[in-house]
Order: sequence, then structure tokens, then C-alpha cells
Amino acid sequence: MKATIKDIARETNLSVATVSRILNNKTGYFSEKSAKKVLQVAKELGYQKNSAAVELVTKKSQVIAVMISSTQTNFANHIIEGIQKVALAKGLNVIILYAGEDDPELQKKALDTVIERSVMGILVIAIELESGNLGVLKRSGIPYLLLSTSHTDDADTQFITTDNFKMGYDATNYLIDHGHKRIAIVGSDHSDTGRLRIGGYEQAMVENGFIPDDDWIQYGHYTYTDGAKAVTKLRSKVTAILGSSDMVAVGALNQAKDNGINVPADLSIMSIDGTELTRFVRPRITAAAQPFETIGEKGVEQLLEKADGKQVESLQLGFEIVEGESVAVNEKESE
Amino acid sequence: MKATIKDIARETNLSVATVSRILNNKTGYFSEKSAKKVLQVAKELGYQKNSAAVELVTKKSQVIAVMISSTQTNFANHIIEGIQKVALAKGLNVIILYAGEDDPELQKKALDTVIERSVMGILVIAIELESGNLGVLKRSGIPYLLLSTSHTDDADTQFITTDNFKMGYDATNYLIDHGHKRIAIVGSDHSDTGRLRIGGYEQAMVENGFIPDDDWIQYGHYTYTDGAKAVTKLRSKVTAILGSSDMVAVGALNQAKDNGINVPADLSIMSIDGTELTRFVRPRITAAAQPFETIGEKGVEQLLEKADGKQVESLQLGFEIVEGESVAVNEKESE
DNA sequence: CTGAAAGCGCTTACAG
DNA sequence: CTGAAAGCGCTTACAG
Repeated sequence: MKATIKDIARETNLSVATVSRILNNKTGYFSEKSAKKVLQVAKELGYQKNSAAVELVTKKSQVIAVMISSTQTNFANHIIEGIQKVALAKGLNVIILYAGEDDPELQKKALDTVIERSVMGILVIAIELESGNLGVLKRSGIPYLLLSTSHTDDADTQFITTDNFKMGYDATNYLIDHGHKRIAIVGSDHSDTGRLRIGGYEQAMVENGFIPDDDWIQYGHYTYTDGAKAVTKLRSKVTAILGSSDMVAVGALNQAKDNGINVPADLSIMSIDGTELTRFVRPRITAAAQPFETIGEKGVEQLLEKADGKQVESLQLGFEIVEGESVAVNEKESE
Repeated sequence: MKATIKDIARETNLSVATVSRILNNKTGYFSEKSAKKVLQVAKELGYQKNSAAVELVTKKSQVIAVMISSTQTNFANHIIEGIQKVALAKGLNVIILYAGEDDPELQKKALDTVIERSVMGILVIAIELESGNLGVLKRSGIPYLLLSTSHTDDADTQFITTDNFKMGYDATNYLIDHGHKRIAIVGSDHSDTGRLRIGGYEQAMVENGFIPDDDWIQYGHYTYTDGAKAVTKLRSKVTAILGSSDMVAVGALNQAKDNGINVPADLSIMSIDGTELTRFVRPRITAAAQPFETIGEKGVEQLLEKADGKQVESLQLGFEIVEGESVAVNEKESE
């Protein structure tokens, strides 16, 4: 039988009101003496507050919900770590829900769960919400923010990402600086994220007078297989590949090895993400490394602002190029 | 303003009792006609039930809580996928909480959160609960199960793991069958899991007449660094290394490469876990592959049994050896 | 098939 | 500094 404040009230000969005040430390509304008694008895009884009751009466929750995709995104963990860190500091609880990335049904289910619980805010990580579901989210009135996805065509929806255009641009320029002219970008999809990365790539190419062949842009879904296929398809048409995720880059690296192509001597490979995966392979992959943990931290901070009724802006964070050994100077074609 | 059943009752000229029955589909307690009206109005009003209220009155929840370690365990995702799959089928919600592995404070916080919400069950993945915290969990009266950790000295606490002893035993025998005699096991800790794996290793060695040198058993915490360090330390004292996790094995593999040691020609490497990580590196690592998804599925099923008041047993699941290219026949010493 | 009523465990104006 | 009371949104015996 779980103890309630009623039990504590009985034991201490105080009212439930006073017990409640003491347990919530409403300073000034109780005496030191009562407090001591109550805390003592609460401990003896192993009292645990009932969140359902608290939330029902206060109509607000101390819970942040995080929705992540159930498919393998190897960076979600890092974002969550950032979220946890800030949440802990602010005394908030975090619950995580898996939702399929492309399955509107599963998205809806996760969303319903979260809305039923009237959490104080929702952070959506790397999920393209189906538009009906985005509508549900909006109408719920619960503050939300998209992390690591952009959705630029909707003014009400803020997001936090790394500067995708600049990552594409800078990474491509890094390869160009190493003497590469025939460069492919592999594994981006047709979402904003993908378009921006490709946009950055194109601008860098064009600024340097290189017009990409059609097949230098290989679309995909940021997967290992996208990278592997591209290598086989492109063969020696390019001297460098920019993978739009670490997974793409590793897929490309392994396929190259399996095809007897030497990385980086015959083919340079670079990636966008820069998770530990790039350190687990040999050669280590040079990457535009996103500040995932910061995305999570800023996410919570912005969400709290929104919950306070403040206007917040979408954020595009910076990044850095972390070098591995997967990019070589292109001797053959350098001037 | 969120709609409640009261609003629906007013609009439909029915009582809240009837509305509640219809919304919960208590067949037999309402007419088709009323049902149609209620459902219609509920939709119009965008009604979402308030879980806090439901849980307060029914005193039970439809939520399974999953506690995972915040440190990098690359297999937790797979277990969670299994959990999600079964939970979805049973109409349960899953919430995930991160808790530090070695930080009793963080464990306590996660535990409190979960107990406050009186979830229907708790699944603890790969966390060694500090004993005070285990006590808290027990006293809460909430059914729980440990996944991928064993805690054999406590009869009240059930767990689901892969057969750790047999994994150590079979993997070692696999290496012995390939002509290896000087074999190290690296990265196990002093928990039950670690002891069992090492126990299996020792038995296989001894049965084949090989007495392990002291330094062939390198303790650790299943980390990349454990693997890397062991390679440098052991040099050519052994011809094969059994990593107690994929991370250990990859660390060993990379350090070997960095030290100019050829895998598998000069050193064979094997691992326990068998996640996708073993497929991302070259050579692919031969591994005793745990059925993580099944662990998750069985976890939910057993938890539900427990919630029904049934007695459940701890489970030790089978596994299979998945071959890569990281183990070679040891020519030099084979008879 | 339907409704009135009690109650889940808590918080918080209001009054003293 | 303390208490009595109302009420959060829902479910469910009980009575009809």
C-alpha cells in the first residue's frame, strides 16, 4: 500500500494542506518544527508523490518528451545526451519515444501518447513529420521544436540544425583545396536538409568552375547502402566522394576496399556528421562534425523559452571539419 | 482550452458516465445511437483523454518504462526495437529513461521518476543497479526485469540474458578449432556477465589442455580503449583475442592496424555481441551474436506475466557465431 | 442502456 | 503558520 499525504497528515496530526506545502517546500508557509516531523514521517513511510495527481491538479508537467526515429540514426544518442544534461540541471524529466520515420501511423501513436500526458514540451529529433501529424502537434498547443530537421516552409515551426548549406559548401571546398575536381555527393534525400547540403556542394563546385555531371549527385537516405552502391556505380568517374552522413561514408569506404580501390590514394572520402563511427574505421574519415550535444542543449533551452510564451528563432549552428586520413591530395589532376 | 468528457456530455446531452463508457468501448453499456453522437462530437472537439486523470483513478498505467545507461552501449537500440514491437502489439506505451551506469544519483533520479508515475513495469537494460537503488525498485512493488545483466545472487530479481558462459566457451572453442592455443579474453568486468564469459573461456582452455597465463585475461569495461590497450600490452604473446564486446574488438583491430599487426594473419580477433559494428569494419569481425531484439521481446512478455502476478523465471537465450574475416587458421602452432 | 455520486491524490485560494 | 474545502478529469459500483 503506497503512502499518500493523507497518511502523513494523520501520523503528524497536521492537515494535508500543510503536508503538501512542506513537501513542496513553500517557504514561509510552515514552521520548522512541522517540517521536521513531516519529512521524518514521509521518509519512514517511503512516501513517493503521485505525479498523475500533481499533474491533474496543476495542469502542467515537468516532463519533456523526445521523439526519435526508430531507424538507425547513430547521432540521436548524442543529441539526447545534451538534452539530458540541461534537463537534469533544470529539474525536468525526460521521456523518449520511438516513432517510425516514414510511418505516419507510428508517428501518430507517439504523438497521441505525448499529448495525452500533456507534457510540457516536445523535441522531435530527425523525423520528417507527416503533415497531418504536424497539424496534430500544432493544435495540441504543446510547445515543440524540431532538432536536426528543418522545415523552412512553416513559420510557426522552429528548428535547430547545423548549417547544412555551409557543411556542404565547406566540405566540398576542403576537397577542392586538396586538388579534387570531380567530386560526388552521395546519400542526401530531397528534404530541406538534403537540398541544402547539395546546394552548398553545387555552389562550391560552380564557384571553382567545376560543373558537376548529373551522376555526381547520388540521392539516397543517408544509409550505408547508399554509399556502397555509389562507389560501384561511379567507379573512377570521380576522385572524391562526400557522404551525406557517416553511414554513407563508411558504406563507400568498405565497398571501395571490397572493390580493391585504395582509400585515400585512389579515392578520397569525406562525410557529414562526424560521429565516433568515423574514428572506428581505418582510414579515419575526415568529416564536417556536427555539434550534436549542443543541438540537444539548445533544444531544451529554446523549448523552455517557448513554454514561457517567448518567441524563439530557428537556429543554425556552426561545425568544424575534423580531419582523418581519408582525404589525399589529388596529384594526377592538380595544376 | 482542451475538451474534456464533460464538454462532450454537455454537447450530446448525455452523462459523463455514458461518455466515458463509449470512449472506452465498454460494449453492452451503451446504444449504437449514443455512441455515434459521442464519437462524432469527440472528434469535432479534438478530444484527447487526460492520462493523468485516468491513471489517478484506475491506479494503473499502460506504460512500460525502460531504463538504459547513458554511456555508449551500441546494442541497447536493438533491445528497444524488440520492446517496441511487442509493446505496440499489446497497446502499451514505452518511455525510455537514461540513467548513468555507475552514478547511483542518476539511477535514483530515473527510478524516482518512474515510480512517481507508477508505470506498469520497468525494464532495466544493461545497468548494474547500485544495491540501495535495487532496494528502492523492489519496495516500489512495480514489476521489473533486468535485460542483458544478470544478478544471480538475488532470487527475487529475474533477468534475461544471452548465455554468457556458453558464449565465452563457444567463442574460445571456435578459436581453438582454428589452431589457436594462446588466446586472450579482453574487456570483461567483474560483474556476473564478465565472470561468466571468462568462466566459459577458462573452461574451454582447460578442457583443451591450455593453461591461460595471467595476463591473457585482461579486465576492463567493454570499451574500445580496453581493446586498444590490450593489443599493445599483449603484443605477440597471444595469437588470438576474444573481445568481450564489439567495441573491445574494434579497438583491438584498429590498434593492431596502427601497430602494423596484420589481422587476421598475425592476430585473430573475435567478439561477443555481433552488432552492425562488426560489419562496418574490415576485416569484418567474427562474433558470438546475441539476439538483442529477442531479449527485448521476451522482456515485455515476461514483464506482463509478472504484472499478472505470475511467477517468471530468468531466461538465458541462445546465440550464434557469425563469421567475418577476422579469424585465420593459426598455421605456426597447429599440429 | 443511462445517470448521480463517490473518489483517486494532490494543490491552492480563502479565511483565520 | 494552519486548516477546511473545492476542484483537476476521469472511472465505476450502484440503482434504476
